[in-house]
Amino acid sequence: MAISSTESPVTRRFTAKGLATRERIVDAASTLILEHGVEAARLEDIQAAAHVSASQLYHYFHDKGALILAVIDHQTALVLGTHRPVLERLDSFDALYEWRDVIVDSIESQHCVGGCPLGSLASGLAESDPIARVALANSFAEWERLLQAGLEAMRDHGELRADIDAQSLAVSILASVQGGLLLSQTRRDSHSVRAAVDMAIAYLKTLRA
Amino acid sequence: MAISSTESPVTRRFTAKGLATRERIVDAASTLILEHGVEAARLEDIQAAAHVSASQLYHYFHDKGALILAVIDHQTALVLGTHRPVLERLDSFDALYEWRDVIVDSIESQHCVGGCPLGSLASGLAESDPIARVALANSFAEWERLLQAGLEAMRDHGELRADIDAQSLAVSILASVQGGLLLSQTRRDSHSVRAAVDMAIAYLKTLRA
DNA sequence: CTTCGATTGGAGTGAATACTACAATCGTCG
DNA sequence: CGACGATTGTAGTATTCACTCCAATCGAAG
Repeated sequence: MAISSTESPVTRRFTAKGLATRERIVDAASTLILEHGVEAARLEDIQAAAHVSASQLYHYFHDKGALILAVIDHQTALVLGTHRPVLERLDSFDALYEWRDVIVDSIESQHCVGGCPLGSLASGLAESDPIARVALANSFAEWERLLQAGLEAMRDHGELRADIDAQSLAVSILASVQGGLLLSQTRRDSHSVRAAVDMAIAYLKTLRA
Repeated sequence: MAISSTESPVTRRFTAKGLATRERIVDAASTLILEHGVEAARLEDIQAAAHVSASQLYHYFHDKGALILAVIDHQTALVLGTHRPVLERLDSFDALYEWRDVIVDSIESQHCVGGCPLGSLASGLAESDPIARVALANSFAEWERLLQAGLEAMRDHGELRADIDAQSLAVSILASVQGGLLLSQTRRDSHSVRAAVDMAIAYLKTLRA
């Protein structure tokens, strides 16, 4: 743990079949890490779940740290891919509540197991893998940017006051989401996230134009 | 991991010297777990930090899971011990900001390493140790109760409206704290917690009587 | 078809680490 | 003092797990 290269160009030296295998490994690793935690996910189980041998895993990833970085990229793409279309259409409070529902539905669909993929990875890796920590900080920053842009859109739409601090609000709302998901994960009950996000939205309502 | 007994009566069959050794072990384990994460904390390092041998560690704890439960108890007592006196004197918004400062100062004093002791433990153990997960859920519940009582005191003091939902507010504010601390830990920058808690307090201000 | 790199299989290794066995010593209480 | 349990030290063991080796096979390009 706590190592691995930069691993920039993923699509290099691999055939289509190879890339499919690589993807299978990342998928399996993502699922197992979400279900059992970063450190508790054993490479052997990932191999079994992905139906690959050890040599394949090490053919596509230099070590476990590199695989984890790939999982971070994968989960970041998944999470942002889910939230981006919703946040890019933020023009009303109804849209905001739809966004909340996306979050609540998502954790309920997995019975509150795993919490937020990015939040769990961040908490599990922040003190043991500096590279992963920075990668996750970037993921959060991007998520925050989407949120901020959405709030600015609502402001420009006349739904929020002109003098709002969209950046601080975005940080704070993301914190509500992350904290709510952590509490829900710990309690195995989605009420906490729902309440947390609802409070954040209720606050935004006090900032209406 | 993921086992261990109920371990109710701590003060049983141990002399004062033994209890001191036990405490030394729990202290060392708490620090190392906070600094490196739950899973990354090795028993050997804990032994060295506490200046005890393996046999001593296993004399006082059945296994690593039992030690972790003791760490949870210890950190819960520390956190609640810090917050209780502040939250029990909540009678104004100034007091609320003092509480925020306690949180921000605390994470800044450790340069944002480790985040919230309870939050990190919860995230690291929720999917691998059911007993620990429940213990941490109880810790959060107690923390929430303190917060709720404080809000009710402010309400009774005429600082907040009579119709506030103190329970939902307490959950949401705790979520802001936890999420803010996670973001600050990931970014190594206390701005996130501060913004998150400030937003929660700003919302409370809109609920003034 | 041939070639050569990409891909895969399977068995294995070494290090890390949770946990144990057993005996020595301390210290408390009669 | 004497006894007996609490405490501690040393030296392990057993197992897990990340990672490696080497050869076999696939498959695309010429």
